[in-house]
Amino acid sequence: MKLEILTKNDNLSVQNRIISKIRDLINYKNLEPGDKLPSERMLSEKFEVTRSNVREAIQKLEFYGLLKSIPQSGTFVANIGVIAMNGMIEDILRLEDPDFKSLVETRILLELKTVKLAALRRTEEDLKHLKHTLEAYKNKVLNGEDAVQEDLLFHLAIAKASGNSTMNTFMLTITPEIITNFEKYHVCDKGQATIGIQEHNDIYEAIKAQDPKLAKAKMKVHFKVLYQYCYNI
Amino acid sequence: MKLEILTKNDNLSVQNRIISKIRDLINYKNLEPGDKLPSERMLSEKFEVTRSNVREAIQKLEFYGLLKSIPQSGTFVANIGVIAMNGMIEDILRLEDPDFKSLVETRILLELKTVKLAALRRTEEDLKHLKHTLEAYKNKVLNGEDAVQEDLLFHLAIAKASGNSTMNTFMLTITPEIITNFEKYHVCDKGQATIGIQEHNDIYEAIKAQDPKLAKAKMKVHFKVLYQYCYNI
DNA sequence: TCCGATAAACTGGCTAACCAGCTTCTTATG
DNA sequence: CATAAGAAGCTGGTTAGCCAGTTTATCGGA
Repeated sequence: MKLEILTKNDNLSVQNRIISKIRDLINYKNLEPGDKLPSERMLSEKFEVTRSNVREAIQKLEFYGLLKSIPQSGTFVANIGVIAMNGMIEDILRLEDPDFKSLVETRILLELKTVKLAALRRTEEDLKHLKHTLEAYKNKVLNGEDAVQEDLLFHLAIAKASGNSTMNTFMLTITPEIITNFEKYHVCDKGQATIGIQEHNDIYEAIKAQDPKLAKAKMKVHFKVLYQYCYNI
Repeated sequence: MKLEILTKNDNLSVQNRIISKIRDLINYKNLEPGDKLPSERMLSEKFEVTRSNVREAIQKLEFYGLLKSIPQSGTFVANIGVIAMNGMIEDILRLEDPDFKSLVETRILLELKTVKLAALRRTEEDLKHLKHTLEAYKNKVLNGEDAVQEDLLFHLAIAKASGNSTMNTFMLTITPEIITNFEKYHVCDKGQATIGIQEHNDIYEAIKAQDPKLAKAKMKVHFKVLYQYCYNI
């Protein structure tokens, strides 16, 4: 296990080293937006790493929109200037793994918005989906079973109904980590679950009634425990 | 160009088809958290696709926390139950590319929070970094040059100072797309840039004074144009 | 029958070779 | 000398095969 972590860190540090070398290269050669980077083969030779490593690093920078690979042609500097390039690479290199508190804090922020947008924009189909996930949650809780997953699926349904694809994606990104941490730290216990049914119902009704303010208020009530976890501990 | 897009869509649809097949497999075989998936080779044979395609699909599901690959051992179902698994895969399959409006809407939401948190939590080092990016922006604008990048670097510096790693990551994710779209649609023109200096200054001073409410208010002023773009068009 | 040891098979990850298509240089023709 | 045609060489992407480590099966001793 320890070895696995070591190699993982090792890989990550290799990747970051390559990224910083690419940055240096861009600076040194004064590459401007649209200019072509040296080929992957040359970079791997120059940096004395495998081509796979170079590709990984390039793909990471491509994910953040800094580079653009075009098949059978080359890798190009994206349409953002040198300063932004340097600043963003600096940030990417310093990126930490998100801590749980920051996850929860972000989730609360996102959901207080998605629930408002959902109330404004929900279609009949959204409503049907919400109802469905709500019922699944109810049934699980009333059977005395653990319902963390159904809980979060309801919240994901809200995000979908918000009609904002970016927030929907972000919610999808953080949900798995939220689930595993909830189960690890036992943030939700059984007592809260039965209360949760009523709270979910209130949120659902507010969205159905297309009342954004009420929906947000009800969501705030629902997040009371989370608030405490986030700001009192 | 058209061909490239076609193959890209094709690849994506292949990947999604594999993902839905993996979901079916998990359901059919009643795989529970911790259970092992069939090997990549078997899956590629069974689905009649290349192993690369299978690996890509698995890596995507791993990104969303649904699977976990362990070297020389196998790919395992993550510690979330069947229901959440199904719901999330459904969502992932339906994920659309984010539209610009949803990006801006999300950015506004995030930044109104990060600026408050930055006012509360900023260290002296954060302040120094903010000042630095602020000066870079000023100089560029006063020289009559385009300063979209420096603008956003200032905002990224705020995200960093917020001390919330998740929000910082999200800001990093959407910034490149924001930049390219700004330049494409000419959301910011030169006239606003000079006003922007004062607005940036106000935000900086509020963060320096550790006044979260003022900081948020000043950010709102700064986003006035963006608001209009987001809600009036 | 049980248990430990050893080997064979299988795992995800990685590498080197190959592919189709774009670029660039050469060359032949007007 | 200009230009167009063609060939040679790069390009990122893909794939079959190899690797080290894990897992499972087999077998022998008690």
